[in-house]
This record gives sequence, structure tokens and C-alpha cells, in this order.
Amino acid sequence: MKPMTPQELHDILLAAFGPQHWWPAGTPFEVAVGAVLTQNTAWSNVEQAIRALAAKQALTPAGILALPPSVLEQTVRPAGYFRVKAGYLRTLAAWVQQRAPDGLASLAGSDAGDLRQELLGLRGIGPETADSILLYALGRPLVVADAYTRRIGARLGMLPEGTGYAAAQAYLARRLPSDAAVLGEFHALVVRLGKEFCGKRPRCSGCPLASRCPSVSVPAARERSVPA
DNA sequence: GCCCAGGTGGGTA
DNA sequence: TACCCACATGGG
Repeated sequence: MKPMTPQELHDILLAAFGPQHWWPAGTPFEVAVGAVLTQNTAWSNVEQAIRALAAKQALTPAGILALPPSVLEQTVRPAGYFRVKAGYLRTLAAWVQQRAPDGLASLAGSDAGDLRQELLGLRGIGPETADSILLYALGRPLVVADAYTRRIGARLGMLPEGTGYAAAQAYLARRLPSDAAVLGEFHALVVRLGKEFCGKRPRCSGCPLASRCPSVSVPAARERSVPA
């Protein structure tokens, strides 16, 4: 069977799951904070940290920089890696305050490639975090090629196993519309699929892609082999 | 108790 | 360049 196209993947997932209404955040800066906090971390943990930040009026650059470092660490503790992430948030807050004192939205007119390079220069902002911020906070049409995307792409036969971030991003960008709404929905749908069916241990029963997925036979056989 | 989660940075060969 | 490893909490 021919591997499905990224557009087909988008369409099937949208039909199965509906719009995901991402990113779950109130302001562009809050998007950026969430993007840092969710690094290698479940979103449920991030939510706790964001609520704690909100309670301390620390969902703004000034609010974060006003907290003593030890207090910031304890506030984001539920999100894990709290010492490093607290440092990342301070770096991010200082950059926004200096680069966009009127708020991230004021960078709307800047070149996306230049902005991406600036973000990548900050400690704690790698490719996925930069692209998430540019896509969901600033509305730039970029593909977020996170671990779920690459794993699912490989299982569908769309990408070779072990494809890196940049190669996966380039592959998908050539095959999806350069439209922030579509790309934002695509990534959100892929994450939804990943959480429910396609983690490191796939659970293919009920997966909306089961009939089109070359990988299903293996885990499905395993599931059938479990004694009833 | 074990595995995993919406990565990134630094060190080593 | 290509691996390793540290970083840490909370939920299934």
C-alpha cells in the first residue's frame, strides 16, 4: 500500500478527532512559557505550573523577572526539570522584555526566519520550542516536527526511521499548505493521536489510522496474543 | 515499582 | 558529526 500523504493524515485525524483548539493559552507570552515548560513533559504537569505562575502574576516577562530565582523554581516545579526550566524562563522573559517590550505580538512584522534564529540563540529554545512559539504565538506557518510527528511519520511509512527534526520538517512543509491554521491543527491532531494511540508503546485498537497503517499488524498481533 | 511524557544543552570520541 | 547523559515531576 502506498504511504498516506501528510494531507491525508491531517484530513483523517480532523474527521476523527475534530478541531483541537490549540494552543491552550491566553496570550502569546503564555504560549512561549508553555512551550518551554512542556519540553519532554506531559501537559498535565505543565498546567499545574502555569496555574502556579498565574497565581503569582508571573505570566508576563516582568512578572517572571520579579520573582526571586528560588521562588520561580518552586513555582514551576510540577513541570519537572524545574531548575533548568526556571533558568530558561528567565532567559526568555529577559529577551522578550528587551526585544519586544510591547509584547510578543509586536514582532508580527519581523521576518520569521530571522526571529527563529534569534530564538534558537537563547538557552533553552531549540527547534521545536522555537517553531511552536512562532506558529502558535505569532501565527507563522511553520511545521512543528516533534517526536510524535516523526514517530508517527515513520510508522506510517511516510518518513524513514530516525529522521531528524529538520528533515522531517522540510518533508512535511513541502506537502502541507503554508497556512498557520492548518499547520497548527496538524500538529495538535498528531499530538492527540500520539497520546491516545501512538506513544512509544502503540495501542492500535481503535486507532483512526488502523486500516492504513503498515505498523498495525505487529502490535495488533501482540494484542491478540494476550490471553482473554 | 516501572514506564513514559508536546526537548535541550553539554561532553566525549 | 554522532552518540551519550543530565535534567525531575506526576500520571497510568
